[in-house]
Amino acid sequence: MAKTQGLTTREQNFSEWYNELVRKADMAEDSGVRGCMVIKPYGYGIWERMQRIMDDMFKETGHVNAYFPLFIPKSYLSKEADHVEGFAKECAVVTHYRLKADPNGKGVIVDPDAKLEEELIVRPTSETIIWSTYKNWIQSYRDLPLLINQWANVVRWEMRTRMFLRTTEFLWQEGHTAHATAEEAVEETMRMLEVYAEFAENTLAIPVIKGVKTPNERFAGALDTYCIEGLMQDGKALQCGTSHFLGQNFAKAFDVKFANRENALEYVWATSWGSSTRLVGAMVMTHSDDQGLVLPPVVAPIQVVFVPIYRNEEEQKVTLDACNEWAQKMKKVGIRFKVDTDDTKKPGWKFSEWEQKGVPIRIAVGPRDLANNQVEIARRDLQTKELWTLGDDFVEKIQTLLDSIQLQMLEKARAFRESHTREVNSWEEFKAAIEEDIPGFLSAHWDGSSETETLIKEETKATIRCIPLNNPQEAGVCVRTGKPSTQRVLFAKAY
RNA sequence: CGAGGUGUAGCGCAGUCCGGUAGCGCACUACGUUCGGGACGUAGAGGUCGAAGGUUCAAAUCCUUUCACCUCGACCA
Repeated sequence: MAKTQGLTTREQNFSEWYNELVRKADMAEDSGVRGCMVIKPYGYGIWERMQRIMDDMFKETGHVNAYFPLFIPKSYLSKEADHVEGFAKECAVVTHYRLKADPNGKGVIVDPDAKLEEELIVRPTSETIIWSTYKNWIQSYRDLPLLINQWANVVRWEMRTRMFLRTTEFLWQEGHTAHATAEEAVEETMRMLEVYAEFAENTLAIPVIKGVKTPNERFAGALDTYCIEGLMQDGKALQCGTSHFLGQNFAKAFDVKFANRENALEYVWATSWGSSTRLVGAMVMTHSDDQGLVLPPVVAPIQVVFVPIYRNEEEQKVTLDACNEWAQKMKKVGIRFKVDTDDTKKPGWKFSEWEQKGVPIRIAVGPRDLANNQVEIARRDLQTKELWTLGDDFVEKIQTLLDSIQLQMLEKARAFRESHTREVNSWEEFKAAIEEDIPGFLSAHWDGSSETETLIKEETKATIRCIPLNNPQEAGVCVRTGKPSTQRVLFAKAY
């Protein structure tokens, strides 16, 4: 793309805008390997921040990390009927274990003599391999609850891919827990949904709606799927995390029983929950502007960048010394900073570069400033600049500003979502709203049937994103069929 | 799998209709002037034009085949 298209109403332009941002911020690039991307150091740094914070939240809620195999024997996957049906269409399969030189002299070929007895599936998710392991780990109620998380890569052979939002291979975490009672498992499901919601809002500054999926959108093999849904700047919804109550489906499929206090054998109750590098995409699409990324300070790998301005060696030394002096003070309070000492780039270049990378605060330090004992503070989110006097409270003020940027970004995104969420009461209204440039969330009555949901999807591409938690009950008629309805649900076009 | 489109220097592209031996911008190298919002000048380096075959005195350009990638759709916790 020759120039930045900016936020436009057309889907294709938004898509180009998004790709351009990711590329210019130096986060990731297409690897050339079918639907897979290379996550570059800057993009990975953002993911690492997310990992660290989320992992702490998992630990605080009693979970531990473990690691299970990448390969899943085909037979494991077929043990839970709904699960295999849901994932069968998108699995990469390992059929051979050896290559050999091409007899025609053209590189290598798959050795036909090295066919696997049983094919291995590259995990699209790990329920099956984990439950086949849990069978050996669980005998008694004393072994429960089992609260395990793993950080891993998974592969889903989707037909259409997008950087971060849907890549063939992606990084994620998946939690898999086993419990003695249904109540406990449901409680865990809701606890982790809450963890995701807190993470999205407090760390990524993405306001989300917590809700439950309809049977149509439910995870393959789950009794209930809960989710957090965010709204992107083009008015499409994005699922930012899911938490599933799996009932006893996997326990039964993998024969995982425990002896209760009365010494009776029972199947265990399960949950699973996951979130992925898709969150990086969600953050980009929620906050960025035409100048590039806008990172919430909590996730930004660099929170403050110092740009020294100078014309000669003497000025270079003076401004760099000043930058380093204040940077060291910031280090003491844990602010993540960078002093841009690159002598081959001019200040104007650096300003643009760090804007594209979304660094929340830029501090420009030139001889003119130092003469006045001040520096120029530029906020990435609002694109404003002001002069601050240097003093004992300077670092403290920067920390306060970072906190305030974090909050304001969340509020700005929330205001956007509120202004793009509305109630619709007739089918004409619904169709008109969903066709708008920035459609957003539509709150509408639905008769509760899968058939109606499918019909609406076929006619408008809108799906039910979720039934919000604590949804107010209200008598009404289905927006599509006119049949009686007890509550409104949230519709949107989705990624 | 359907519909469009693109493959020419590291990146972005022109040249293809009408055949004549490859060009522009950015980036890169050197030197100088610059340096508070993506600097400028001069000089320089870099390409078997996606691949294979054919037509021709001559092919990036015409013909045939093929491969790859992109966008949209179908698909998608």
